[in-house]
Amino acid sequence: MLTLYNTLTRKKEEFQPVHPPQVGVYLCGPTVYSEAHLGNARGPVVFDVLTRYLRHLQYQVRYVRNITDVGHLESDADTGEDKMEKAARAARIEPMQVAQHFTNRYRQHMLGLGCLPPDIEPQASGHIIEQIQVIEEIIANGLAYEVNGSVYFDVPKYDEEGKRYGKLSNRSIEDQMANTRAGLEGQSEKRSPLDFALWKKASPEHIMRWPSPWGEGFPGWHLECSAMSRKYLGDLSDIHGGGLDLMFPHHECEIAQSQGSHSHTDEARFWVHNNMITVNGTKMSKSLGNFVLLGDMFKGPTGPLAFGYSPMVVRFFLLQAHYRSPVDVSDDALQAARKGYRKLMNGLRLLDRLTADSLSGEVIRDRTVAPLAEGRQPDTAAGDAELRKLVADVFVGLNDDLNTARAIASLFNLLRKFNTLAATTAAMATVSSAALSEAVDAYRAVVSDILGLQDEPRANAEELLKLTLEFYTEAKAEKAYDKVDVIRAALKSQGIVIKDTKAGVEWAYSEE
RNA sequence: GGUGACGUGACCGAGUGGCUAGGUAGAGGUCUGCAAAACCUCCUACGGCGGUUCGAAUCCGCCCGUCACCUCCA
Repeated sequence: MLTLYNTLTRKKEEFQPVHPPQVGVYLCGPTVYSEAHLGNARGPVVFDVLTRYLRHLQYQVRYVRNITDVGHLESDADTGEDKMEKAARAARIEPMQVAQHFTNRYRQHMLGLGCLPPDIEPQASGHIIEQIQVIEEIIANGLAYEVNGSVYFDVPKYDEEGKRYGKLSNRSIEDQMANTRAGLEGQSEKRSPLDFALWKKASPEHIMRWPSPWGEGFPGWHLECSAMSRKYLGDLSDIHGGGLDLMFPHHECEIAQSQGSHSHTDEARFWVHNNMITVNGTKMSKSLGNFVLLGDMFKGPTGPLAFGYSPMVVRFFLLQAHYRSPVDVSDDALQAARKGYRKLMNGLRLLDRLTADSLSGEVIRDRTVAPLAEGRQPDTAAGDAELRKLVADVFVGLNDDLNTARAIASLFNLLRKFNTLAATTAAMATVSSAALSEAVDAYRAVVSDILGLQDEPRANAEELLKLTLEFYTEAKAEKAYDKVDVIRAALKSQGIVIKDTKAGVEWAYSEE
C-alpha cells in the first residue's frame, strides 16, 4: 500500500483516492519566461514517477501540469511588471511568443527527461474567465474586497473565521504580522499586509490585460492553480504538489482561495513537496544565478559542471535521492550516477537474454537438469523465495513515500541476483522459470515503466557503419567473397547499400 | 526573530532502537587469449557532549556547523 508524506498533516499517510479508481494530480508548472534549469526539473520528474506508479497500481490518473504564462509580478510589492512582459519587451516580441517559445523548450526538455506529457496542460491565460469566477465567489463569501479596480483576499478575516491561514506552512497569523517586512509597507490599497492580490488593475503600459467586473486587469499570483485545479480535478483533488519553496505563500494562498470560494476545501487531500537542488550546499535559483540550465547541462560543460550529462543520467541522478531530501549537484555525484544508470541498463539487456532462454524451455531444462540424477527435479523453493523477496523489496521502497532511492538500491540487489543466475547453469537451476519470469517482468516494469529509465543508445551509427565498411574493404581485398556477401546482406537489411566506386567504398540508403 | 530541515565511511546517498542499504571510487581474488563485464572478499561510517534503554545513526537535552521558507523562485 502506497504511503505519501502529506505536508498538510506533517506525516506519512496511506494513499486513498477521493473517488477511486480515479486519481487527480496537479503539479504547479513552470513560468515560461526563461529557460528551465535543473531545479525546475525535479518536481516534474518526481511527479512523473508518482503518476506512473499510480497507474501501475491500476488507478485512473488525470495528471494536470499547468503553464504559467501570466500573473507573476516582478517586484516585491503587488505592483510592477509582469515577468512575461518584461521578457517580451527585452526581446521586442509578443508576450505570447515568449510564452510559446519557452513552453516548447520546456516540453522538449521534459520529454527528454522521460517525463510523460501531462493529461492536461492548461495555460493561465486561457482560464481568465474561470479565475474571475473564483474571485466573484470569494467576494460573495465576504473574504475579498475591491479597491481601485484591484481585488485582494482578506487574510485576517479569513483567519477569524477559523480557517487558519498558515495551516500548510505551519505559521500563525500573529507571527506573520509581527514579521512583516518594512519594505513591504506602502501597499496602501491593502487592508492588511498579509492580504494578497486576486486581481490587479492594469496600468496603462501593461500589455497583458483582460476585461473583468473590476475593469481591465490581470489575475493575481496564486489564482490560476486554484481555478484550473478545480476546473479539471474538481473541488477536491487527490494530490497537489510542487517545490518546497512553493509551500508558502503560493500553496498556502491556494488553500485559502479554495476554502474561500464555493469549493470550501483544501483544494487537495495530499500536498506533496519536493526538496531543492543545491550547488555547493546552496539552493539553485534564478535569483542567485547559480543555476544550471537543462539545455547546457545535457551538453556541458556549464557552471559548476565540467562535463555534460545525458537526460537519462540526470533523471537517474535525481531519483537516486528521496524526493524530500535536498540533492547537491557535482561532477563526482553525476559521474557516479552515470555508471549506476548504465549498470541498470545493462541489466535490462541481460533480461532480454534471460527471458529468451526461459521461453525456449528445452534450453533451460537441459542446462539445469543435466547435472542432476535421472528423474530428479531441481529444488527451487529456496531460490524462488529469495528471488521473490528481492522483488518485494523494490516495491517496499516505492510504497514508502515513493522512496526511489530505496527502490533503486533494491533493484541493484535484484540485478546482482540476475547476474549470478545468468553466470552458470548450476545457479540457474536454483530458481523456477515461473519465479524468474515474474522477477524479470518486475525489474522491467519498475525500471522502464515506473522509474521511466530508458536505454539511451550511445553507439554512433555512423562510426559503426564506417567500421563495417573497413571490414568490407578488407574482406574484398582478401577476395573473401563469402564475408563480403554477408556484410553486404547485413547492411542491406538495415536499408543501406554499399557502392564500390573508383574512389573507394561508399554507402547510400537503399532505394528499394 | 518566527517556522522547518539537515549533519552518515574517499564521494554521492538510503536508513522504521537490535538484523549487509545501494551506487561510485579503492584493494585483493575468480573468470578470461588480452580486456571488459559479471561474481566473491575487504575497506563497516554515523558532528560533539551528556541522558533514556539490556541495546541508539535511529529517542531526549545542550552545544557546534550547514541549509531552506518567511519576497518572485521547482
